[in-house]
Amino acid sequence: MPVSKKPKLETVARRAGVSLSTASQALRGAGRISERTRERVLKAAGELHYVPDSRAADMRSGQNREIGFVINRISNPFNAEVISGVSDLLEAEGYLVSILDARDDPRRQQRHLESFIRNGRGGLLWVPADETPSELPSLLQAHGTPTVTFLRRSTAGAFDHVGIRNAEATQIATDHLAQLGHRHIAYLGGTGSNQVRRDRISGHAAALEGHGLGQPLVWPCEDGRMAGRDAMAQLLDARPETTAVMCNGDMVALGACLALAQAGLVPGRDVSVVGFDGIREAAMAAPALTTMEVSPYELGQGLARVLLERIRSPSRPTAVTEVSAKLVIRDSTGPIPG
Amino acid sequence: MPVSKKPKLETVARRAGVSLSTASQALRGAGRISERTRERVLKAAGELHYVPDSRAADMRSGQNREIGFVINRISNPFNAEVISGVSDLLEAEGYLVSILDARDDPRRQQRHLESFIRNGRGGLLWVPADETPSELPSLLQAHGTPTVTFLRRSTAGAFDHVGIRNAEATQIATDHLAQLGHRHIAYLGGTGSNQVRRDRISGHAAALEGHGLGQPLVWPCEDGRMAGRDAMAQLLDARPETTAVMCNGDMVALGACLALAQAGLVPGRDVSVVGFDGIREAAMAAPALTTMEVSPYELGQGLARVLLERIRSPSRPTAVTEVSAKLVIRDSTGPIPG
DNA sequence: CAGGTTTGGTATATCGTTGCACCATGCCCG
DNA sequence: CGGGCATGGTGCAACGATATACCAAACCTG
Repeated sequence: MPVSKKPKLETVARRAGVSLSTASQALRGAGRISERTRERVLKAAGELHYVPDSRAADMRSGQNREIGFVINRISNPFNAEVISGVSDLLEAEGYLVSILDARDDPRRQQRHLESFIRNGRGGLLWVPADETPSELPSLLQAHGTPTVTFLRRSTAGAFDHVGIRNAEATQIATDHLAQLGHRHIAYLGGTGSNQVRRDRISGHAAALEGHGLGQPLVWPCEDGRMAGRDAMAQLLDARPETTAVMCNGDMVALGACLALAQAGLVPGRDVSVVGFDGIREAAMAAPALTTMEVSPYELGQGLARVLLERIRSPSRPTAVTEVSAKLVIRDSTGPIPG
Repeated sequence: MPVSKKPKLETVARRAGVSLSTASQALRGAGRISERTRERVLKAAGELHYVPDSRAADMRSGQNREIGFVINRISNPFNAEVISGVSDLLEAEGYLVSILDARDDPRRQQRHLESFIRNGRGGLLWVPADETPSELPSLLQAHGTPTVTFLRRSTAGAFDHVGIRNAEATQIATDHLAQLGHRHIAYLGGTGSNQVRRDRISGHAAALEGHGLGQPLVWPCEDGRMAGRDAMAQLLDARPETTAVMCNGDMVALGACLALAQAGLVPGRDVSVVGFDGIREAAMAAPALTTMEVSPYELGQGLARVLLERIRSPSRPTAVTEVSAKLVIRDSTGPIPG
């Protein structure tokens, strides 16, 4: 394989017998260039496999149509669906979305964001890690990068934000369980003390209190099906009186259903399970999962729209968008047994 | 939020009272700068939240430490684990890995690769989509981008390649099933006619033939747990004599186990199931999955190493690395029932 | 103390584009 | 036929960094 040198605009221009400026304008369809010369330039560019170097172009024009999405964990199906929504919308507007997986590690997040700034991307979508040093937000601000935080808020007011009304959602869900007659409702999933989880637990607690059911029983676990399964198994063992669990996410809830099945119990009959997220698999699982649905794909599109608006009018005040989750009742919840 | 102007090297230099060149060298630790002035420069840079613009730097130096990973589908856990391996190794070497999800769509793939070239990345990892026009590989070649294809090969010899010995693997797995006494073994999963799947089916067929078991019964389905479950359910219905399935991936295999359980059958006792990939969940599932393990994380590291070598010596001949999958016997396979 | 070397720093060209000012034509029209 | 104005192009200075050649002063060294 010959190590071919990257063709540059100058090469194209020479081959077409025009000046640099003419070639540039012809390729971009800008300026006033006759149809005949434009075609000659396009032909030359095609023959040389010319692709403009956007680093140079962006540098000159001060533009950049590349968006970074720094996310906590791509293997999470919820996030994957959000990413689809984000990409579809932004790509339709001519942007490129590249994903940086921080894997919940603040140091990796730091590296990613710094590289991000270094490469002068056009915009940033960001799910801040739990322990984010406050130095990072100010770094982003100092560079004026159009930024929208997602799910977890960073410094208040610093950026646009798109999130979920977490407390409201878990309150509705727990209420649903209480109305079905459940008295022993546990909160399953999540670790650490991030804002999102705190809000969800507080909504859960509020609902419990509203029904005179005392303090919440919080049973933490990592996010994921297997972790949810194991945690649920332990919970069944430690607190056999439990007849319902409010889960921190659909994957945990699916894991919980798995644990129930393995214990010879039927989700929705013996023990009720509510998820959170509304991933596609929730609807297709057996039993189909009752969940607080936030429509991740559409949520991603909304997120993308907020970023576009920020890019288009950089100076307007930041806004917080919160979407409500919708209780979707399926087969994993039912009246208290007996 | 004040729209602050991005600080540039000149700002730093002025604040530190030195020239541009000095500031540049001080920040990079290059050239011969006294400790005292270096500290002054670093201090100025810190106060201004200065972050160098790598577009400009790369352009001048002809370097770029950003790697693109154009992948077929990030939601796949196998891919997620590969990405982890790739990122960990490359980040340790000072590169940034950004992921572009083509979602198995050739058009999206095309857009991603073109943006990739436009942005002059330092290297490319690429899982070519099934229907990749041959124009793309030559475009990449024309630009001399260090490229390694993964799993699916593009034009032979054009790029380094890292893949799996697919035929060998399915042959071993099917052999295992045949030796357990199974006579009716189906091949479950995959769609279309990509090279990987063809190889896997041909290895499967070879093993069947070796045991005098006739032609393969191929039952296609999308990749994913729910798709695997539904396909397996249909298969059970249409071909009740089936006692073993060789699956195109672990997720499909896990779905198949689900279908068996729902039909009141026990994987590994009534029907044997073999997966492919060796994702983490395979080991933790119940029953634990027998699978052809390729250790995705380590595979990703190997992939990254090949790319690094290509970047370091661009002119040496391209190489193909194929790793063998290892049969890991767990609980989802067992002797033929009765 | 002349001549060479080391030390610390600066001026300037350059990477590949785009934006803008400018310049030839040719053409219309009073 | 000369002034105004499209039309189609060109030339040059940016964008923000780095590499390289170069220079001034301080430091040996015989």
